[in-house]
Amino acid sequence: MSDAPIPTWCIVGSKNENENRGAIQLIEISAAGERSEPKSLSWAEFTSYVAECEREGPRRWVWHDTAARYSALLDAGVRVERCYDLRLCHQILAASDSVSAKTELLAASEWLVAADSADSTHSNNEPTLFDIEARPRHRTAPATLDAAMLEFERQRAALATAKNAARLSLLLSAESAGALIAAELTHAGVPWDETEHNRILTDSLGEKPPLGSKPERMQALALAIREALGDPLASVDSPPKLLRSLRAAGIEVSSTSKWELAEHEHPVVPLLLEYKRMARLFTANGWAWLDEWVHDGRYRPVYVPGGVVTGRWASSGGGALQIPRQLRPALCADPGWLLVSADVSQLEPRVLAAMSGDRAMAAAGAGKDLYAGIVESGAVSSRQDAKIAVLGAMYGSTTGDAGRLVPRLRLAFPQAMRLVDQAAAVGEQGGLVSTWLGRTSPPPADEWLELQSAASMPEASRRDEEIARRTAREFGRFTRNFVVQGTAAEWALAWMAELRLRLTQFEPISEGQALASGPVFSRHPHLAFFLHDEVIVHTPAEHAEAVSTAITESAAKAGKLLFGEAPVDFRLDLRVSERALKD
DNA sequence: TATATCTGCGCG
DNA sequence: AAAGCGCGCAGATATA
Repeated sequence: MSDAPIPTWCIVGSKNENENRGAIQLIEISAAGERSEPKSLSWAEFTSYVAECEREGPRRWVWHDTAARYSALLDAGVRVERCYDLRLCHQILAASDSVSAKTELLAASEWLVAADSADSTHSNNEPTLFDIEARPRHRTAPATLDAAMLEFERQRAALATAKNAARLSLLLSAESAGALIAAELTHAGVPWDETEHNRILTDSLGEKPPLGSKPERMQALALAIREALGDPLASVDSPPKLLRSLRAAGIEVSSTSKWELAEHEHPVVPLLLEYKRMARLFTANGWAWLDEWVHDGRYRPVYVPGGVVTGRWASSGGGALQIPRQLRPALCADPGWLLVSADVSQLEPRVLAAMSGDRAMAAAGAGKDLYAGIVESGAVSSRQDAKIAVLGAMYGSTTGDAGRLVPRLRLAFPQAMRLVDQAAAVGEQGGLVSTWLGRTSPPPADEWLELQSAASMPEASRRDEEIARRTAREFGRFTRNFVVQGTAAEWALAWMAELRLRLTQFEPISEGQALASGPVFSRHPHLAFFLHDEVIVHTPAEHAEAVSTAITESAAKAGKLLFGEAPVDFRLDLRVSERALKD
């Protein structure tokens, strides 16, 4: 065994069609393409086999769905270094407009469906009356080794026909690494100080109310609001009813949103704003959230890698990507451990500078705040204007301050602006655009295309034309932003993937200092939180310094991996602390 | 009665 | 300000 070449790929399937955690079958493929005989293993044999293989050297575990497969391995205390996620890679390859031969891939769309979603333990499968037409059951791919093998071959064949195969292959690796990271993030959890969270809630809302009722402070405020409106029956929680009460009280608003309310001078306004602030905290991240999502000092959100069309991660349950800044102090290292947080300053404009090869824009961000650099270049006169202009350029703003400022950016940074302007032009025509590594945007919906062609008919009305132009511009703004947001997501994946590998190389700390919870990360620095352009590493205090260095070096490495020697500097804002306080 | 859609607001 | 991108979630309301 020790002299045998380490396989490059290890295809993993279940013995039974619909079962993910029972007996396993696998086949190994060497770098030269030689295949082993299939092995059959019990689940327990499989976990120790994986652990043994990982000690031996790197190989890529190929499986249907990392979320299902790897979280089970982690629960068994086993980590892997690399994988290839057939579902996520299918998604990318099937959508790619640079893959020329993918008929078979498109026919195998069952690989887009998560392995868990057809879980037979979720046995409430009986179709309801409306199910038949309204919701065709999505079949997931069969879990067998044969099926995985066939899909893997389809994907390799498709990749081989891609114009940008090298980059696309990098994207498939990065996406798969992201899937591993997401599973590990959930496994490790975010160290969460429930006492601090409780304190924040109590400070802001008062004592925890009995189940089913609102905090007294909110009730009192609601009363004061009804009084100020002179409407004892006014509802504070129902927007339509509140709107009627506001208008009856002479406040001319068209919605009850806080930014519109803030424009009016009326005694009720500050009360309402305060109520809304409290209601938001109470319903979104109150005691109920704490009960549901935090256990044993760990908040375990569920991340969904590749869940956003652009390639960003989404989250499902727990609201990992929407934790309010107000609660950041509850994110707190365990005793003897520290948090190292890093966020990238102005990631998206820097990515734009790199991918467009705009040296002026790269220079504006070199070694400093990019917005300050843009001011220094003379394009605009204040940091605030620079920010509005840059965001406006990436989002496609045409009115207001942004509308005035973006043209100045177009003069100062023509290459960067040409890239986003062209992406927008393609989208307005209904075309496809791709990120730097080759993730392709989805085509416009059929209704969009119908709208456009209807508007070009001679009998089209003015109104038809207007609607068509508006939706065309909307789609253009989407494709404009897609290339930048999507490439930034790729950079972030590369950053985290590199960092993850570096973190595994730290010497484990001694048993005595280990964390009580979780076997896999109890003695190593590990990623604890991710939010588009920000990571938080939970680390034994003695490694904090070296972790900071690893984060910085990983950022530089990600830049090189994607953009080679492009002179773009990805600046980090780094902080080492016990609590992840922000600002 | 259960699901779909809308509103408002949190995050980048 | 929300003009201008991408999300998720809770609660209220609309719909089958």
